Amino acid sequence: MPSTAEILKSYYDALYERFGPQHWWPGETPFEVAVGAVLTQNTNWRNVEKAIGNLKREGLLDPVSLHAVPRERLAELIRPAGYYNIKADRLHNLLTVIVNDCAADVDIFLSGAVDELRQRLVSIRGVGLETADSIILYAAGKPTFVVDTYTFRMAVRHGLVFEDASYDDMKSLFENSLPADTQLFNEYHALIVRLGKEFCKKRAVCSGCPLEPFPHTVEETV
DNA sequence: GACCAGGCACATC
DNA sequence: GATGTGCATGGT
Repeated sequence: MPSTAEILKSYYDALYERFGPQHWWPGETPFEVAVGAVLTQNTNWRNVEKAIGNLKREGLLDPVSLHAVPRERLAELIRPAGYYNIKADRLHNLLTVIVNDCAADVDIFLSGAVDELRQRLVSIRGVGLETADSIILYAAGKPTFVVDTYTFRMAVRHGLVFEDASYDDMKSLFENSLPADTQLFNEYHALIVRLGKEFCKKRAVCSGCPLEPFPHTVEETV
């Protein structure tokens, strides 16, 4: 019987072979990645691109400028990304920390050990576990595994975890079985999202999934 | 028109 | 601690 590590490695290989490199995160700077991480909460990336495009067009895609934008104006600019009132507040909370606590220096904001940085991020109202991990991995370039709705779907449907697994259960599953490699975590998460977009819809049964179709029995699920 | 999308905080039990 | 709900645009 294959170990969890062997299964996860074979899944990665199968996904990479099927889809190739995903070139994540599609943002030009760490700051843009962090902004995108908030805007993409429960939202299609295409809508986020429109919102980020608005910010770029207005020349506001830097911490000081964006922090100075009035709430109503900010909400209007990010409107295409949905939940615009809530996200305007969440973005502003994030920007306040960068500007006031880190001298508007994104490198300082993203500095420190992974665990310490994660604590700092999740203490910001509007930054949850997934958003924090996305910022750590894709903006700071530090190895933390990002778990999202597709990761849950994939892992449950392939018998890797029980349905009631927590976020950190899922995170541990991957981190305990894979080397702490930023590029590997980057590509793996992006590939899972790609898989989800094509085969793993919310209600629909995954049809044509390139991964093993039957649940595995793993020696330990979390 | 229904369904879905790269979550999170908060209320209530 | 678990469960339910509001938040919202835009593509398929």
